Amino acid sequence: MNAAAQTLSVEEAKAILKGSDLRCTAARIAVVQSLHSATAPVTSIELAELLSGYGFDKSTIYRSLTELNEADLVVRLDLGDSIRRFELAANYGSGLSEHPHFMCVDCGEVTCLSDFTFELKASSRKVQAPGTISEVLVRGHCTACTS
Amino acid sequence: MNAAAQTLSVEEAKAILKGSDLRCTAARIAVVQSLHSATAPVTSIELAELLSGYGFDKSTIYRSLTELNEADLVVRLDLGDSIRRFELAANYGSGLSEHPHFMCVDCGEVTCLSDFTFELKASSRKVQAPGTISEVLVRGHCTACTS
DNA sequence: TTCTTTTTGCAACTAAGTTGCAAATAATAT
DNA sequence: ATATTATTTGCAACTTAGTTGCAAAAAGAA
Repeated sequence: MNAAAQTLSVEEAKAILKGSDLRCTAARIAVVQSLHSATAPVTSIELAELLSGYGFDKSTIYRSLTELNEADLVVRLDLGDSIRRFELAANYGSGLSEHPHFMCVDCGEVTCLSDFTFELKASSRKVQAPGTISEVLVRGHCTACTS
Repeated sequence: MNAAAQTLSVEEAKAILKGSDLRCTAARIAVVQSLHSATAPVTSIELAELLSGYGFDKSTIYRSLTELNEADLVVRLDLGDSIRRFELAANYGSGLSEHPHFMCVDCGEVTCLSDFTFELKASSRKVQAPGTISEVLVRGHCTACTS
């Protein structure tokens, strides 16, 4: 994750923001660009620290993340270690095609299980589903930590 | 959850603690009894507040929970809302037969999916599993909040 | 440019949990 | 039953992640 590595141009970032009727502020553009260049979910802290190096206040970054999340432009992941992570929504606002995540309890690394699907199976006919599922998190020991 | 409702006697709680070579202190006994009488995972805060009403310090409760967890007597759940939850391990230390959990993103209620199993399915033959899975959390909208 | 609304930076605050340390307690030895 | 020793506790102070109020600054519209 690097704000300087602009794999997404300012114009592209602006277009994404305008598409959800959000004002194009420097902070939001930086957040969108940073998230775009990330290969794994980014923690709020990482992002706040990175972008405070560019002059943005941490409260602004937290607020931007919340706003972008409410506009369905970014997905907020609560992976259970008390630290929130964010990633750019797959289709910038469609809210669709999100994937499960895996977190290693040993090293803390988070990976996107983009190529996996999860299936909830009832052990008996009598039990009913708890509701509609929107996010799946799997925790365990990653291959690197196991070997 | 109620420390007064002793579905588990002091002697039984002591036996559980001794089984894992833990000293039988009032705090640990109260924690074991409280968790035993709970029907859903209990947050650290709930437990700390409940038991501080009986004179225990919150740091003692947090420490007890950590110790019992390290002894595999209780399971620590990180369900993603920055609040830790605990439940008595199914077989007091066996570490086996734990179940997935469901958390409603609307009302925050947590339910144990004791009667469900989860299956991770690779969408293609090429992708490999991320590691060994020890905990599954599903987040979504519960039936009560959807209807 | 001017105006109105939204956003930002700052500093102070909150919530959840942790830590150092002296005093208290549990298990053990006498 | 008492003394001994290692563990645990209570307290207060601290840490970390995130939030909030508010005046100043910036964005978009007229």
